[in-house]
Amino acid sequence: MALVLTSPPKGSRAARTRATEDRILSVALESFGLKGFDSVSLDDLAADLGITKQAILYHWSSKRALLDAVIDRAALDLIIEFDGALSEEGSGWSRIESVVRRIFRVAMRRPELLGFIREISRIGGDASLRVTADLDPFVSRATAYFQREMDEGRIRRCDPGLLLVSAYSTVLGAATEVEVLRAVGIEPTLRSTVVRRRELLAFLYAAMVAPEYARTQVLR
Amino acid sequence: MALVLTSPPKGSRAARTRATEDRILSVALESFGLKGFDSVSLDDLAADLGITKQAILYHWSSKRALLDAVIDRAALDLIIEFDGALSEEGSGWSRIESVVRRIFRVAMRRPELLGFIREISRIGGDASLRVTADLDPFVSRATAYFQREMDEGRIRRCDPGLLLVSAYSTVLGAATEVEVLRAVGIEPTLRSTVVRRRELLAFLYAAMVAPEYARTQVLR
DNA sequence: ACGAATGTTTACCACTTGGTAAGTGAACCG
DNA sequence: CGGTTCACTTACCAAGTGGTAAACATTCGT
Repeated sequence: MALVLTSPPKGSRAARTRATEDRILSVALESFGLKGFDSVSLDDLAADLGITKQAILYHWSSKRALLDAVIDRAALDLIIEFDGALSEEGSGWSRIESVVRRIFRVAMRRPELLGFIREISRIGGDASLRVTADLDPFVSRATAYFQREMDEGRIRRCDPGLLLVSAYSTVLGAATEVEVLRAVGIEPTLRSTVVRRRELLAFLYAAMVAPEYARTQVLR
Repeated sequence: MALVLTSPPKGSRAARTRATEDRILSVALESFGLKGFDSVSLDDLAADLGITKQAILYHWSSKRALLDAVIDRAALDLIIEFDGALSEEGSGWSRIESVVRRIFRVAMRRPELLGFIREISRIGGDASLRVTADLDPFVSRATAYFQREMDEGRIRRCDPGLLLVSAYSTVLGAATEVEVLRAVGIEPTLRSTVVRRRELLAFLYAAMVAPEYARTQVLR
């Protein structure tokens, strides 16, 4: 329950409304991602925001409608975080490496974001359909990129979709499965994260890069 | 809400009690794993079982106590499913392959089991400590096995714990992240699962097996 | 300046939640 | 056989749930 010192209203009414909705979405995304949708009541949310639950229900007609909005926001955030990496300079391994680094950065700075996607996928039903639809353009770009890299012989030829899933769940797991890491005796400190990322990159490198291309690269 | 035709009581009282508790644990594991702990009420559970919620609270003093029991049961099930694979014949890659095949089999037949472990990890706190403790002996065996394989030059040398996490989350992801698979255009049918498993094995093979050892093997 | 639209609160409601208390019928044991 | 224990039910309850209705304050358009 964060004490919110509501600074006196600033800006036009429309702007303040947008700001309020934004704040609600942020807090909701964080809570849903960390604790799960059903574990967070509208009252909890409202208390964190320093408003009443009815204020939330004014902007979205039901908790479920709020969830949809949070899904859209989460997908947007994800795309913003990752799409840049796909557009970056470099090619072949160096670009994949930069994507992995970025996912790790997100997992460290915003664990609730990746947790939320997991949570939604698990729930299934309309919610997952929505997130799937939201992320579709990004997924298309990523698979197309993999396809191109394969065509040019830089990464091992295989099904690009499955490669994406493998890489996705490997990275997401290594970045977020804190309890599993603890189980194998790895405390999730900052330093261990660096080590983990390095090991994971080696794992992915071996898994993805085509052997012929690997010989032309400087080994790390 | 499954209609349960409670067959007339059979066996000694002690046996029947054990059977009831067993049934409760099974249904609870399934529900918690598929829907999440907080999303399943004791009333839901009781309805599925065809008993009253107070019957559940007779065997465990609170919902939380029931969760602990379900955790123990899930860990036991997991160990039973996987430990056998580690004890099987064969060495090097063939043994890892058999473990992966087994995880896939479990993911297909009992998705709630893997889902439950995920759910518990996400909840954090005492619950994850418990599952961590329960699985510790198994984790030790697995890492020791990896260590041995590395020493004998059959798999790439790296941190065995991190390798276990990578392999774990890669396999678990490919096996369970149905929505993500759907997002990349892969419907989770039986046939696609076979393809997925083959591709994943290739991915893991490339990632894990030491190049020198690989040359001595028949490529698949 | 004033009524209307807008964002928020107070008050409330029906329903569900985990949990308690007391009762009931069958199985067990002397 | 007769009492006791056991597994379970019926009857509740206080707290919390998502959601509605109406009052209220502020800002907007005119």
